[in-house]
Amino acid sequence: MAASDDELAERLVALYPVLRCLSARALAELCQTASRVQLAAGAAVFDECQNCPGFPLILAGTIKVVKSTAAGREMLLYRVEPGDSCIITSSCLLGRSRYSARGIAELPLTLLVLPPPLFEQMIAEQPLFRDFVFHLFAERIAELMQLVEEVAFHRLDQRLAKLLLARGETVRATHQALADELGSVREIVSRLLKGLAGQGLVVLGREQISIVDREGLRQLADSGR
Amino acid sequence: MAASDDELAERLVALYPVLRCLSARALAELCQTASRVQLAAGAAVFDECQNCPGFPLILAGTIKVVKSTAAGREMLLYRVEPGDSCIITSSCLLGRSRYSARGIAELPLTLLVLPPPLFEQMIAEQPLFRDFVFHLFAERIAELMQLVEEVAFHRLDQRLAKLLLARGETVRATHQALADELGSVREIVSRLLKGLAGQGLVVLGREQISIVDREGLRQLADSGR
DNA sequence: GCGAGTCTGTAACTGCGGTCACAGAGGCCG
DNA sequence: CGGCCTCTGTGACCGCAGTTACAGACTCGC
Repeated sequence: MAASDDELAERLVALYPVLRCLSARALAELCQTASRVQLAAGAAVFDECQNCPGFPLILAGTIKVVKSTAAGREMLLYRVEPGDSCIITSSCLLGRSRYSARGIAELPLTLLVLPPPLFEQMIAEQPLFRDFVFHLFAERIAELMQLVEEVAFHRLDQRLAKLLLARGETVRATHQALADELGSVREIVSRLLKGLAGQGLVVLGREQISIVDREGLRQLADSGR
Repeated sequence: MAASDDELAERLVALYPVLRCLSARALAELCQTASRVQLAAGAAVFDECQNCPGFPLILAGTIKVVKSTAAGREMLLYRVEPGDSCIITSSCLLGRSRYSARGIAELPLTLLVLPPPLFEQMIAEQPLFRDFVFHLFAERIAELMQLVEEVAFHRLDQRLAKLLLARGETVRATHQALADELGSVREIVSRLLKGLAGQGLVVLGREQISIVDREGLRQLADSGR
C-alpha cells in the first residue's frame, strides 16, 4: 500500500513537476485523498451538460475533447495529455458551470481525480500550482482562438496539411479519423489527400500517410495568410 | 482628490460587486495604485503578440476581441463589457504568454488597470476575487467552444439569425459590421438579410434591421441541430 | 478460402459562400 | 444645389465542401 503510494507519487511528480511545491507529507496525503479512475479506450470521460466531479490529473492515456453534431459529424477542440490538465474540467470546477463539450478517452486512460475541496485548497495555498493551472488556461484559450480563426478563414486542404505536419513523419490514422479532427467528412479528406499525393507531398497507404515533402506541405499550410 | 477616489470606488463596486470582499482601506489603496486609461472609440486596446501591462477592469465602454486576416476580413471572438474582465488579458498575465488576438474599443473606453503584483496578491488573498476571475475564464472557454461549433457546423443564415436575436428588437448596424462579427463579407450579409426580409422575419432600413418574427428567426437559428 | 466488416477511391451533382463589378440611394457639407 | 462619401442592392460567375451512391481493396476470423 505504502509502496504503491510511493510509486504513484513518483509518477505524479515526474508528470507534474509543479507538485514538487508540495511537502512530502502533503503529496502523500494527496495520493491517498484523490481517487483513481481507469477507463477503456473509447469510453466517454464526460459529456455536455454534466457537472464535474473533481480536478483530473492524467497519469496515462489521452482525452480528446470534441463537439459533435446530430448528423454524426465531429470536430476535435483539443487533446489532453499526461502533464496537462483538462481545462474544461477545471473551468467547470472553478466556474461552477457545466461541460460544454464531450471528452473521450483515446487510449486506455488512468486519471487521478482531486476532490474539489482539495483542489481549491491547493489553488489557495500553492502559488506555483495556481500558476500552473492558469498557464494551462491561457494556452487553451489561445489555442481555441486560433482554432476559430482556422475554421473561419482557412481552406480544408491547408488545415489538413497542418494537421499532418503536426503528427510527425508518418501519420497512422484512417481518413475518417482525420475528418473527425477537422470537422469534415471522410470523402473530402480522401479527395484532398489524393490531391496532396498528386503534388508529391505525401504518399498514401492503408491507414497511413507518409510525408515526403515537409517543406511543400508547410508552404501549402501557410499559403494565403 | 479623496472625493473623486470615493466616487471611483463606488462605481467600481457597483460594476464589480466582488470587490466588496475588500476592506474599505484595501479598496481605497486599489483605486490609488491602479492606473486609469482612457481610449477613444476605435482605438486598439491591444494587439497580437504584445505583452500585457496589467489586469483591466472596465468602467465604461466595451472591447471587441477580434481575429483578422490580411485580406481585411474580420471575425468577432467575443465582447468585453463593464463588469466583465478581458480574459485574454488575464490569461496573458497569468500564463505569462502573449495576446493572440486584437482588442478594439467599440465605444469610448475607460479602464482601470491593476498592476500585476496587485492582481496576483488579490488572487492569492481573496477567494471571492479568485472565484470571480475563474468564473470568467470558464464562461469564455465555453463561449469559444460554442463559437467553434457554430463556425464549423452552422450555415451563415443561421448564425446571422442568432446574432440578430441576441441584439434586441431593432438592430442598428451596417451590413459590414454584421459581416465582421460573423467573419464573412458584406455582400453575403446583404443577400441573406434580403432573404430573411423575403420570409417576413425582418424589415430592413438604412443601418437598421427590425425583427418582426422573433419566433421564426429562432426556428431558423435552431434548425438542423 | 470465404464471407463480413472496414477502409479507400471516385464520379456526378448540389449549394453555400465568396468575388467582382457595378448602380443606385441616402446623408452630409460646402 | 451639387458633389462626395457611405451604405445598400444586385447579377454573373467561381470554387470548395458536402452529399449520394457505388465499387474495389484489404483484413480478420471462421
